[in-house]
Amino acid sequence: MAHEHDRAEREEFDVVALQEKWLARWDELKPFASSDPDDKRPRKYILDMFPYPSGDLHMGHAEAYALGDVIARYWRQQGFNVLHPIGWDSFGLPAENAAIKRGIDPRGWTYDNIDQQKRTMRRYAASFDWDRVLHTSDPEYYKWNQWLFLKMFEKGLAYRKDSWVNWDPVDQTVLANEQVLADGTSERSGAVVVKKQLTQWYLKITDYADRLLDDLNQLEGTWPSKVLAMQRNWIGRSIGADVDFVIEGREAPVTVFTTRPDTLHGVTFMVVAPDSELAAELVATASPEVGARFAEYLTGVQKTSEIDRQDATREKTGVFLERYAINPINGERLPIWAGDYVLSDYGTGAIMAVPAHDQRDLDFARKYDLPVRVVLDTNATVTGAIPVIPLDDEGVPYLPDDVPELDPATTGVALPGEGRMINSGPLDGLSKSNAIKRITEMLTAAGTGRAARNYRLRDWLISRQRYWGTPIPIIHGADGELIPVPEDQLPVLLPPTDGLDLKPKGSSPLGAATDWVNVKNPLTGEPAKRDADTMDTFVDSSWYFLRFLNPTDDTRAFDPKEADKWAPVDQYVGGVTHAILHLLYARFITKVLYDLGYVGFTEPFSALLNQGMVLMDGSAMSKSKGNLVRLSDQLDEHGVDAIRLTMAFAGPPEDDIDWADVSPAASRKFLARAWRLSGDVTSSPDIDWKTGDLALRRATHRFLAEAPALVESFKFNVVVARIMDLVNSTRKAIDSGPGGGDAAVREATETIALALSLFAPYTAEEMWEKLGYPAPVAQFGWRKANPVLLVEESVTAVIQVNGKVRDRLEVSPKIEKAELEKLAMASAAVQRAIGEKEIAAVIVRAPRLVNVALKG
RNA sequence: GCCUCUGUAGCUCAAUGGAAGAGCAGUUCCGUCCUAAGGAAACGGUUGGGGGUUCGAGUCCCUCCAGGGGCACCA
Repeated sequence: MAHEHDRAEREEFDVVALQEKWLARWDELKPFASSDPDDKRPRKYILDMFPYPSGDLHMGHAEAYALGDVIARYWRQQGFNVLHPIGWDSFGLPAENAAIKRGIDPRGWTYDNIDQQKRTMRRYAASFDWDRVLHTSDPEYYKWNQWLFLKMFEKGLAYRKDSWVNWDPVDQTVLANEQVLADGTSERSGAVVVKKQLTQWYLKITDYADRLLDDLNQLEGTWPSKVLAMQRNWIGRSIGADVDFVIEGREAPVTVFTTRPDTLHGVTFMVVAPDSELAAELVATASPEVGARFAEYLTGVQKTSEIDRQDATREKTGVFLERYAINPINGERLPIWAGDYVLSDYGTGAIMAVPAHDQRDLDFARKYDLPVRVVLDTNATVTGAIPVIPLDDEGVPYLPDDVPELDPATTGVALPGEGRMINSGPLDGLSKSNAIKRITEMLTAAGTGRAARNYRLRDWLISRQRYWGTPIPIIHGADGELIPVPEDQLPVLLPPTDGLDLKPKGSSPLGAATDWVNVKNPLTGEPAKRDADTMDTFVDSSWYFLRFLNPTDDTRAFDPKEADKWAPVDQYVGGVTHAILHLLYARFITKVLYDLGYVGFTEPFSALLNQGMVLMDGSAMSKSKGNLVRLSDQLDEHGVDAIRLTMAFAGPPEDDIDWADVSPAASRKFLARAWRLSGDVTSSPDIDWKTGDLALRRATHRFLAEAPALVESFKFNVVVARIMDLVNSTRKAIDSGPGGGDAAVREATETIALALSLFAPYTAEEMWEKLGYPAPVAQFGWRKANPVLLVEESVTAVIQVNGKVRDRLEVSPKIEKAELEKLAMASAAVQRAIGEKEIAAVIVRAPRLVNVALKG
């Protein structure tokens, strides 16, 4: 009979009908609107990284947006006015490449994809505020990119520089350092990046290096430590000293940066980057033979691909320039070499070589037979500044001179460690760190050096020689002067694609739009040309979170008052693929806006959650691998709620999900099981809850108490497991307990619906309606647990002897220590275990545990 | 090579230093004309290995092993 009932209702759990029904209701009631100025609720800004509109949403989006939505729905349920907007990062190469391939305008492709993704997001029940949508390719948006650029130009933070840049030969455009992968290929096209000398626009992110690094400390605990480590790594601050070396036959000294000024007495030669101006200059005044050798060498170096150049195991090469530098500390004459292991764009492009204590210098010295001098005895152990002579196995003191096998010149192994200074005149006997302090003081006093720091971070190259991006709002005068487009003439609109050849050819397609490029100099009225490059699309995404505050305001980029109210973002959600690029740039631009007085905070994202990737059989899904799972197919097959629940339940959000390991069918079965509970509840909403079955009430209230903390710490999988437990308990209460009319059964089922509304909103709404409520569950708040029900009537105390469980006692949770000890010692099982042995200690942790420790 | 994170049941994961647990899968049974849905029960563990701290360690410390990630000629 009961089973007949189940079967009939099972057929009613029609996901498709549910979805259609509730989408329409939500549209009408807008439970997720956030713009009412009179809203008194406290605010939360929950932001998902906005998508790039390539095709429809994929499984990765499905995970990200499911998790972000759980967080947004959670805070709304907790009584917050939640801002949860969405937009599209809609400028960029895929649109342009697709347009070229099909001979169409990138606009059509882009906006068609946006429409498709928007439909899928809505179907997916992502609770976005649809009144705040933005697209970065809209002139209304990129106008403010241009405004931002002009502000930075005024401040000297946007500048042009001629230098060697990363060139992507496939996409035919330059790339930022951050867009070149460790193997020397482009993160976009996969092509091997080559070096090309060009004049390009840069943003001066290096001015902010210290703040970008130091402010990471504020994010400790709320950002994944992995991301913090990657950012620190990327900024790569080194602390050391600049040391000036006089060059024979040259007016000005050459400054080198070193992290090891303590080893200054161990310098035996100097190396300059072969592609540096300094190398060229030194060679110019050397002998013709040297000039010829160097020219040949430089050609060879420049032919070396970026991949080979980055291979650390490659043998170092160099050429002697027959010039000499003078060591400022001891006047020694140092030969100057050009070597390809020295980079022209780090530090000053020249180094002091200390082969005894630096592996790279040692490799070079051994190859070219240059002297090696040890200045730090790394066998000595150092306590403070007092050197300790090391002892051998028999306790006899020895000096490193007695162990020639440790000589780096012989072993080929440099000594980078701690130790005691030797062969270093006034530094002798000092520890490494004290020697660094001392020598830096000495150099500073002598005016030949000073404390210094250096960064791995380089300025951000933002010029792109492509069409589908924000035009750079600069006009080039006839004499090369740079004239900002007056603010009231913004936006500089992209010209139409009619008659333009978008194919990559190494210079911007905009250059061919003659009517667009040729303008009058706004200052003199003389003929001038627009800058034809477009901006890196990472500029667009570096401040979009502020634009959501007033996405349609055409008088300013954003309203500082709204920024005070909502920003910074309370919770940012997105993939770890953006750990460096996007997050670093957004942090940088936020600090710039702070300095310009537009915002009152210096970090854009107070907390960050990185969701993992969705894999198939252990590897990333892709068409070429043939393991692509389409989201729309999954939604058709299992329903939206089952997919969302699967994403939340599969594991901790930051872990990858292997789609082969999870079971959306099982999720769907569970949802049907939960949903059936609401049909079996026979009481009405006004039932007196106090009358309900106590055990089930306790379980419900324990869940009510624990679930919020679990959601706030992103343990969504644990919350779902707890919901499953509660569903099972409720099922038991209905079938073999007090039955469907019991108040506790209603209370538990309502709690399940409230909890499921975060993960499976359609099912939860349907349950809520079946339970007799006319308004959507999305508008109901979370219930507070009743503390009385959280206190157990009795707990099981474990009685151990020497850590082994010997007895269990049911005791009051409020039992006194002495009372529990008395009960424990009275136990026959405990006395048996103690036997004749003497008691060493009795540890009592009331009310849960007693441990009797025995002697011997 | 350096830095980091993670190793708990077949799978995915829980467990303020205090009784090693849940969900899923698998097994058996009930149910059914058959299949599926549904229900019940039991099974499942050297907590990666070894050492240490502690009355007591999955948890803290050391070390080794195995995976993942990041950086890597940055002076």
